[in-house]
Amino acid sequence: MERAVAAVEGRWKLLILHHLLVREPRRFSELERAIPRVTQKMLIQQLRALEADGIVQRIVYPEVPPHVEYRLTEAGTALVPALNALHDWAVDTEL
Amino acid sequence: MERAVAAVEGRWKLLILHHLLVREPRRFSELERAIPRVTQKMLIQQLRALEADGIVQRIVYPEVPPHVEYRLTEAGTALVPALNALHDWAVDTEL
DNA sequence: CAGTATCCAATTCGATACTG
DNA sequence: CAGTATCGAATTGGATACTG
Repeated sequence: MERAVAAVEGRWKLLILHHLLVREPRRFSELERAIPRVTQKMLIQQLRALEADGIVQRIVYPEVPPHVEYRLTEAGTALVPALNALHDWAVDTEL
Repeated sequence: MERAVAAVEGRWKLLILHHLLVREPRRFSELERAIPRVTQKMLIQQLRALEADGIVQRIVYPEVPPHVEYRLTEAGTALVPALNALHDWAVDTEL
C-alpha cells in the first residue's frame, strides 16, 4: 500500500500517466513536448521509476535514429480507477 | 488532482490515516506509540500538513497537562474509498 | 532521437536537546 | 503531554553540456 502511493508519488508521474492515458504510445520527445516544464533528467527518472514499478512499459525499436515508445502496462491501466477515485475526491472536496 | 496526491504523499501520512481509521480520536502520544519509527518532528509535520489539507482535525482541550486529539474530518473520511481503491490495486498487482 | 554526466541549490529527514 | 529548535546528513531537483 505504501508502495502503491510511492508508485504515483513524484511531481511528474501523474502528468506522465495522464498523457499516456490520453494517447498511447508516446515517444520520449512527445512527452517532453507534452510536459514542457520537465527536464530530460526528471522525465527519464520518473519514467524509469514507473517502469520499475511495472506501471509503464518501455519499448525500444532498434532503428537509427533511436525510437522508443512508452505504454501503460496492464497494471498501469488497472491503476486508472484508483486515480479516478482520487480525482473524484479532489473534486468533491474542492481541494 | 496533483494536490490530491500531495495530500497523501509522505512516508507517514498513510500510516497516520490508517491509525485514525482504526480508532478515533488519537492523541499525539498515541500516534507516537502506534508508529514507533516516526520522530516527533516528522509526526507533527505530517499531522500539520494533513490538517492544512483539511484531512485531519486538531482539537485542543485547554487542560493541564495539555490534551490534543486528532480526528478525521469529513473530507478525510471521504478519502477512504480512494485509498481503498489504491489498496485494491496494490493487492491485485502484487506490488 | 533518446538519453547521460556533472555540478550545485534546495528540500527533506533523523537525531538530539529543550520547553510551556 | 505535546510539542519546538537546531544541526548536519541524505535525498531530490534543476540547469547545462555532452553522446551513441
